[in-house]
Parts: sequence; structure tokens; C-alpha cells
Amino acid sequence: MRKDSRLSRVLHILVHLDAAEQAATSEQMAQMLQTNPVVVRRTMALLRERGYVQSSKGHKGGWSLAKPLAQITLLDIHQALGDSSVFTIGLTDEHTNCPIEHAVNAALKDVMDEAENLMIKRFGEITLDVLSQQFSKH
Amino acid sequence: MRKDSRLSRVLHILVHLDAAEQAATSEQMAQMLQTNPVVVRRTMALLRERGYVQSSKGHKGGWSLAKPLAQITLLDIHQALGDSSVFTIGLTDEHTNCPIEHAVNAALKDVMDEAENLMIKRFGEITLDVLSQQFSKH
DNA sequence: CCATTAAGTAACTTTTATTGTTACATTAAA
DNA sequence: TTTAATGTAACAATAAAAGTTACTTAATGG
Repeated sequence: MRKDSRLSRVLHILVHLDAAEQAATSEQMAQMLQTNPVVVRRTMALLRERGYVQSSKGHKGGWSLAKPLAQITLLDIHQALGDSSVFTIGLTDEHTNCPIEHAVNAALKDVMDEAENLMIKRFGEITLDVLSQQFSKH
Repeated sequence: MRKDSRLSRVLHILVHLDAAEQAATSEQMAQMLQTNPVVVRRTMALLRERGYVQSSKGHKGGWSLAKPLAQITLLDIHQALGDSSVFTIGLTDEHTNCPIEHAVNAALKDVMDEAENLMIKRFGEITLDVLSQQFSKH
């Protein structure tokens, strides 16, 4: 199943940004992630909308943090990237009048909701400065 | 993100099979799921390998349960379909020597593992006869 | 004030795994 | 021996993310 690696990638960028002295360009980040500047802008734009980063155009322009890492959680970034479900398991709703399908989907949904809620809770407990400190230890 | 709806679909089939008097053909199941008989065979073959269903060729052939629903859990079926990760969130491992990437991925992996373990635990607790009873109530 | 450097963005292409399809072989029952 | 079913290989269609191109806008420095 295809994976969405935007969360992992953008977190990587944010921790680097924190360590950087000046704004980083999309071009630089793209090289770091072995991708394309436009892809970087697309993803970073979602974080800017929520006020986690800021961008400036022109000479000496680029991206920088708009908030300290200690004030951003994994959940914040996860949500900024869009709220599509985190599971590869999909429910079918082809026959909305089939009671068996209802029972099956209800059972699966219960479990998935519980697991997603746990994940969201944990993500909300982890701020990005912790990640930064973790790597500094080495 | 693309969803894998095989679990939901195949559970639907299994509960129907339990209620059925005789073997059901791939063709019939395909119509039920609005899909193709070959797709049905592909998925059902994975369950047969684990001994949850059996198939017979020729006249009056088709698929039937090889075990009572009470002896099959959601987890059994989930695992029979393959053990690919249940999350749409992917980790990048482009720079295996970047300590920041390591810290980011470790944090994400911890949380995802915890959530997946919870899901697996719950799936293991639910047998398919429960789904069958649930729908019979209505 | 103009050249350069950067982001913003729309439109399009590529990629890749699932899903769907076709075609044919095999098997079993009537 | 015909018919109805699965088994399976090979190929096509689909869809979403990721990548790319091309152009616009904006800000800085000389």
C-alpha cells in the first residue's frame, strides 16, 4: 500500500530549520529530501497556513520557523497536512441497506477509531523540541 | 490515500457464507461486492491457505466455510490478507546517517507501533460469530 | 531601476500498487 | 462429454502521490 511520507519528511525539515541560522530555501530543502522544490513548497504551505512556519520571497528569502519547536506537537503537524484517515484499511459502503455489511463495518470502525484516538493522543503529547533534543544527545 | 477494502469485503462474504445453505460461487460473491470473480478468488485463496474456507471446482462447486465463525477472529482474517502495515503514514529512510531523521522516525514508529498493537489486540478479541449475531438482532 | 533570487501556483507528467479484465487450463458433476 | 466451476498468468485500467515545467510575483542588492 502506498505510503504518505510527508509527515516524516516535514518533521525532518522543521528540526533542521530550528538548527539553521538563516532561512532555508525550498531548493535546499528539496536537495536534503532528494525531491523537488515545488513539492517542498506545497507541503510547507500547509504548515504556513497554520502559522508554524513563515516564508519570504526574493533575495535572502526562504523558510523559517514561526513558532518555537516546544510549542508545536506531532499532532499539530499531522493535522496541518490534512485529516485523511491514517489507516490503509477501508470500509465498503456499497450496500448501505445490508445489515451484515453494517455489522462488519461497525466492528472495524470501532477498533480503528480506538487505535486512531490513541495515536492522536500520543502525537499530541510529543513536542518537536523533544525530537531535537533526542538527536542532540548523539 | 488509497484504501484496501479487502478486509471489510471478505468479512462481509464470510458472514454471508455462514448464513448460506450451499457453496457460493465466485461469480455470485463478485456480484454481491460489485466486483470481478477473479478478484474474489484472489482474496479468498489467501483465506483458504490458512484453512478458513474451502473451494471446490466443477458443478455445484464454489466456496464454503472450513471452520465455524466462532473459531475465526478479525485478526485471523486481517493477517491472512497479508501483513503490510495498516498505516498510510510512511517513514523515510533516505539518509540513514542523519540523526535528525532517526529521531523523527523513531518517535513516529513508537506511536504507530503502539496504535497498531492496540488494533491487533482488539481484532484478536472479536470472533466472526459476534458479527453474525449482531446483524441477526435487527 | 534593473538584475537576480526566491516563493506562488497552475497545469501537466510520471510512478506505482491495487484493482479489474481477458484468456485459457483444469477439474468435477450431471 | 458437455457444462459449470475454480486456478492462474498476463495484461489493462485506475487513482493518488510525487515529480516537473513554465510562468508570475515579490523583495533585495548593486
